[in-house]
Amino acid sequence: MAVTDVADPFDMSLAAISKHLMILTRAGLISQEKRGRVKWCKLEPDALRAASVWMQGFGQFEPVNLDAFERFLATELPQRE
Amino acid sequence: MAVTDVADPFDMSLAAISKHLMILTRAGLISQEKRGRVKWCKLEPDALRAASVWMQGFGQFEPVNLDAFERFLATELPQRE
DNA sequence: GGCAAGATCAACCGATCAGTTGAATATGGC
DNA sequence: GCCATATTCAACTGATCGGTTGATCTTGCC
Repeated sequence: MAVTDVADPFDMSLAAISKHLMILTRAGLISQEKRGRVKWCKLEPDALRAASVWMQGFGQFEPVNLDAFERFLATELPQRE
Repeated sequence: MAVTDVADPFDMSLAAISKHLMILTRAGLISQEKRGRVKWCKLEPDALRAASVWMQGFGQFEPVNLDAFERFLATELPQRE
């Protein structure tokens, strides 16, 4: 999805969208690849996995069984390319 | 844990801590109970569960199988009072 | 080659944040 | 009853946020 495509549904300037995409890229939530004059943006589906795992452990005295959790994720969640 | 206990490790004013705890309470992450002049704060361990589930679904085309995920949580994570 | 499209840059501005301070209130200990 | 403790309140301040605008640069189309 190009930057202008991302911007299209929003009622705000292209410069503001560009700023947000820069932040999302730095955070690792999306990645950007320039081809010609167009910058293509791609979601990074696994970007929030670590945060999700951490949140599972929130308030627990024993840490989450991470191995079991990862196995669960591998079997229950569809694989993506 | 009392408000002053929470504040103790931090190098900032009690008023600032009080503000933060108010926000955390409004967000549902902790709950507060006043007994006498002391306000007791308690973590709400399940507060981030919904967010964690949502994050698991981040970037997936098919939504997370929530029933399976909940069953996983029930068996793998220790129950707390 | 000129013009348009795609995108970012730099400067700006109003709003909000995140802390402090001193005052105030409520409660408990002696 | 006085003093201390626990906690919040209100006002304030500097920093940061989140947008805009106009300029600028790069690339592509005709």
